[in-house]
Amino acid sequence: MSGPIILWFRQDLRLDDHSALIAACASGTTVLPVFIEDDAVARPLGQTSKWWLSQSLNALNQGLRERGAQLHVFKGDTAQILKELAQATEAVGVYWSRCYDPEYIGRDSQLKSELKEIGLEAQSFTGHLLFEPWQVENKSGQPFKVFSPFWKACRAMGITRQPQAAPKAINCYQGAMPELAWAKSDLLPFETHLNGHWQTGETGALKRLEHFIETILTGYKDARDMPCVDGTSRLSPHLRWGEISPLRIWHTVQDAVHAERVPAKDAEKFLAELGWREFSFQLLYFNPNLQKENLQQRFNAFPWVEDTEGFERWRNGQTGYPIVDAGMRELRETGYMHNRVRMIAASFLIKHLMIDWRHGEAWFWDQLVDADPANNTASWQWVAGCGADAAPYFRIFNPIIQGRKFDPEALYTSRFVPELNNLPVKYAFSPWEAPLDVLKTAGVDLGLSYPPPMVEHGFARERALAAFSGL
DNA sequence: TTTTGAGTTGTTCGA
DNA sequence: GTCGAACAACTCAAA
Repeated sequence: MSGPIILWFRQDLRLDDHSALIAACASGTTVLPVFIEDDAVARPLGQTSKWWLSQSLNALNQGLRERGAQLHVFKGDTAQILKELAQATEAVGVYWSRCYDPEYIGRDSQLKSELKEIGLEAQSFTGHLLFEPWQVENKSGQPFKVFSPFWKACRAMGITRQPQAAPKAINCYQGAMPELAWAKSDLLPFETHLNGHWQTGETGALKRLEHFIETILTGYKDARDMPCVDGTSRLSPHLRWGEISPLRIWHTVQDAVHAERVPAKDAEKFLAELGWREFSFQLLYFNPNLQKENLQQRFNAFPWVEDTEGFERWRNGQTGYPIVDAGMRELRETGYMHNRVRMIAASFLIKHLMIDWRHGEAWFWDQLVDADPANNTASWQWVAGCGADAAPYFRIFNPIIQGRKFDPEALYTSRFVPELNNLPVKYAFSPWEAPLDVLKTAGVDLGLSYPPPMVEHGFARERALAAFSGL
C-alpha cells in the first residue's frame, strides 16, 4: 500500500474543474488535502481577504467531507511543512494548481525541485487562468502590451480544454496524522459585518453564475455600468480564491449563447471582462514589479502630493463628491465597489487629489473581497494612466457628470450617502450648487451634515492636466 | 524597415 | 438642450 498524494490547495478552493484533484484521484492512491498559511512569501492579506479565505476554507472542507475527505490546515513554512508531512505519511507526491503571483513563481519551482530530490512526484497543474501567460504572444514572439490585440489573439487560439466535473468521492488518506511541530492555522471562520453580503464558497459561486446567466447577462452590455442596478456578475471574489474556474464560467456562458438563452453581444462583453483578468495576470507575470512600480517609467517623475488628511477623507467617504463618497462607503460596508464607481473613486484620488495610486491600491487591497495582485494593481495603473494603455491625457472623470450619467436617479448614491436623500436629484451630485432654502428643506447643512467639496473640479482638472503634460 | 491604423470606460466648448 | 469637433503625442501591432 503506497502513501497518499498531498493535494496542496492555495487559490483553487473548489472541487469542480480542478485538474490537480482529478489527477490525484486518478492516481490510484489516496489523497491528502492540505492548506498552508504561509505569511512569509506573498503580500500579507488584507482583513477582508482573510475573512473571505477563512469562509472559503470552511466551505471547501465541507465539500471534501461530503466526499469522504477532510482538509488539513497548517501555518508556517510551506516547504518545511510539505516535506515533513510527506515523510510522516510516506506520501508519494505533491500536486498543486499554479499561481502567478511573482512571489510564488520562484519559490514554487524551487520547491518542486526540492520535492523531486527527496523522491516525491511534484506536479503543478493549470486552472486559475484560461491561457497560460507565456502561451499568448504577438507575431514577434513578445507578450502583448495592449488589451485588444491580446484578447483577439486569445480568441483566435481558441479554448479546447473542457471543464471537468467534481469527483463524486475522494479516496482520502486515512492514516494517522503525525504530531507536527507547526502551529495550526488561525484562519477559522469569523463573523464580520460582511457575512450578510456574500455567499462565500464554491456553492455560492456556482449559484451566482447561474443567477447571473439567467437574470443579469441579458442586457449586461449596458446595465453593467449602472451601479444602482445589480448588473454585474459579482464573480470576482469567487474567482480570486478559485472557488470557480474561469474555464467553467467560459463554457457555461458559451452554452447559454448557443442555446439562445442570452444575446451574443452581452456574452461577448462579459467574456471580454474575463479577458481583462487574463491580461492583468499576464502583465503581472511579465512585470513582477507591477505592484510597486509604474509600468510606464516616465510616471516616476509625477509630482504626487503627500496629503494624509485628504487620503483619510477619501477613505472615509467624506470628499464632498457624493458619487465618490458612495463608492468609498460601499467598499467599507460590503467589501465591494461597483466597477464604474471604482474608476470614478480611483480617478478622484489620483487626478483630483494627486495622491499616489499606490496608496489607493493598498486601501483597496485591504478592503476589497476581490483584491488580487494582478487585477487590483493593473486597474489602478490603468486609471493613473501609467499602466498598459495609452490613456488619452484628457481622460479625467468629472465626478458630477459621471454621477448624473450612471446613477441618474441617485438611487445608488442615496443608499450609501443617506444624508443627501431629501435633495432633489438635480443637486444630488453637486449639493453645493443647491440654493440655501433647498438645502435647508432637505435637511442638509454643508459642512455639518455633509462636507463641502474638498477640491473644486475645474481647478483640479487643470492642475492634473498640467502635471500630466509635464511627464 | 517603414508605414499605417488604432488604442475599454471622457469632457468641454461652441454652434 | 443637443451635437460634433477638438483635445498631444506616443506606443503598439501588424502589414
